[in-house]
Amino acid sequence: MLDVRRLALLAAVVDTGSMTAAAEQLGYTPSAVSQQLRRLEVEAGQPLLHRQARGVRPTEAGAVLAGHARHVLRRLSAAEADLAELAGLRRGTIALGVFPTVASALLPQVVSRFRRQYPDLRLDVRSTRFDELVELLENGTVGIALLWDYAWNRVDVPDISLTPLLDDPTVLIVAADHRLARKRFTTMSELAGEEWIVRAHDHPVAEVLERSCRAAGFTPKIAFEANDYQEAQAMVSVGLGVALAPRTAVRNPNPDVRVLALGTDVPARRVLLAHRQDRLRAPAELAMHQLLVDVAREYQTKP
Amino acid sequence: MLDVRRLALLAAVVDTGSMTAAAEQLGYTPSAVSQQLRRLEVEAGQPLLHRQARGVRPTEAGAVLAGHARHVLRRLSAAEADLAELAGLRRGTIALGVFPTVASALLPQVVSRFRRQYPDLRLDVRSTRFDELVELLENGTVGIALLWDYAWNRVDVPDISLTPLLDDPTVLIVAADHRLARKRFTTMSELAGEEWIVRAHDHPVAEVLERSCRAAGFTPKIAFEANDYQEAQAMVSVGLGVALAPRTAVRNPNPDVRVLALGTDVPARRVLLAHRQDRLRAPAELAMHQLLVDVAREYQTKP
DNA sequence: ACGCCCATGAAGCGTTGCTTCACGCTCAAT
DNA sequence: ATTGAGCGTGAAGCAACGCTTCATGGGCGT
Repeated sequence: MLDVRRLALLAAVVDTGSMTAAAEQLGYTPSAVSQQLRRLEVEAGQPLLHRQARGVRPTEAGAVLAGHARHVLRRLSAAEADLAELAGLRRGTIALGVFPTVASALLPQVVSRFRRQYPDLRLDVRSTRFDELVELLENGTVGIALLWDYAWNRVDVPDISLTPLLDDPTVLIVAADHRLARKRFTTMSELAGEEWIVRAHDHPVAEVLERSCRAAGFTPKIAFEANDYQEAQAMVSVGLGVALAPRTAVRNPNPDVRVLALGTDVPARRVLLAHRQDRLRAPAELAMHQLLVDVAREYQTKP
Repeated sequence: MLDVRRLALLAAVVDTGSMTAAAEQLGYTPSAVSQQLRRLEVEAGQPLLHRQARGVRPTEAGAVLAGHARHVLRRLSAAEADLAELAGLRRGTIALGVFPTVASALLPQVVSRFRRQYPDLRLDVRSTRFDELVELLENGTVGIALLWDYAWNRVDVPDISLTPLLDDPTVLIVAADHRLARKRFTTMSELAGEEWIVRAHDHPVAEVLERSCRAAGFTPKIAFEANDYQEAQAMVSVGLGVALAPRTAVRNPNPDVRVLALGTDVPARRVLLAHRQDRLRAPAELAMHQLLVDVAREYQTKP
């Protein structure tokens, strides 16, 4: 393969008409240029320059080669420009993986701010289950994923770096006409007699309920298993029972229910930012990373 | 400037989907490929490949860069192909400088054979005076020039390499009704009483005449100075005198004159092939060089 | 005739890029 | 569960390459 640096030298020499001028332009000594061009001529098997008293002139082969060199150099510049655009966040794609509840709470803010701050970047959001999120992260389909865990079961995936974003406290949902509906705060021990709405029995919130009730000294009576938090709220609203939920899941509650804070003894869900720990990360990923940290902090302070 | 060899590596890796496969394809060890790609990533400031358990996959930046790489490689191949075409005499131009008398004698054969042998090469012929030929040769306008000289004034130009092509003996031109017209051969001593047609008095043939007559013991009487050999023949044909000429100049003589050979004591013109002694010569020049040597040899043996 | 500009050469030094050898990991077959 | 094949990666070392420095020679303009 022809050496492109030599070709660049040739093009400069042909343009300037002199080896010395080309050397100066490219920051070399004339000797280096002369040596490289000689090698290029040997490689080419034919002379590329006519040596004249005053500078040099390309031969036919030299002119042809210089023409190709210019094209190659242009293309290399374009490649560098593309890299610079990707690095400068004026181009590129960031794929973000999220789970449904955080999607509805945090994402509107994330998306709108991202659009404003990086109008040239493309943002792909995929919302799916926890385990698929990890998979997407591992095979590079998404650059960043939002995950969650609870204190008794911390997420730990090899080669995945985690940054806690926010604590998502567990709250109590009661019907608007519930005896506690006018309070802003309560504790588990107040709820010993309640019937409970949970999501699927294998859903983490069910375990939160189990543990909290056990800590408060009673066993919850499960009245209904809902498929999502909308359904859970609906059941609560008609007085079928009360429910626990991460606060982000009830940012905009059903008007017929009330949301009460619980003590810190009730486990909180933790939301984490996850990415593969590559030694080098795509600029767009770094940008999204920072943006998520910012949005989460603001969300935490003024919910 | 991005290193094209690294880009080639990247393209191969992206194509094959594996560093090892790319390494094998390009004759490197996997380790070398891995090291080079890592450097390229550092240069790019962002990851180019997603390392997976089974091979690798390009990131967005990697795909972009690989695309540019493919263009660059194509262009380099085209450049090499062009050089090969020039070297393989399937393309290119050869400029030949000649002087008028050899042009008419040797050139038809040269041109027709060149056309036949190298149909893809372009042939430029420039016919001009001796000193301008040297100039054209020195500044590269022509790659090969045909020159001539006489024994007493050998051509010698610095940095110009000379190859004798043929000896062009001096012949005698007489009118068809001249007393020697029926002979094929004569000597200068037979011509002591003649009147002479010469070309310009500073023309070399005038000096040939001077020297030959002096050697034969007489001084020529100049009857006319002609501008070219056609004019000289015309003057001879009407009996104004006899003339000397290089044989190649009267290949197709005027029907009203006769051409006689002279002894070897009359100086012969020497025709030479001249080229700049570059350490590397264009393939088309080498081809033309050889062709001229061949044509000259044949011309010499069966004129 | 002088100085200036240009291309070029030999020698030497620093960098680079490769190979070799070894390791850790994942997947699939036994 | 174990083994083996395939893949990427790392440290060390060696050879080649490309540059600089210093010096030479030729042609041009003042």
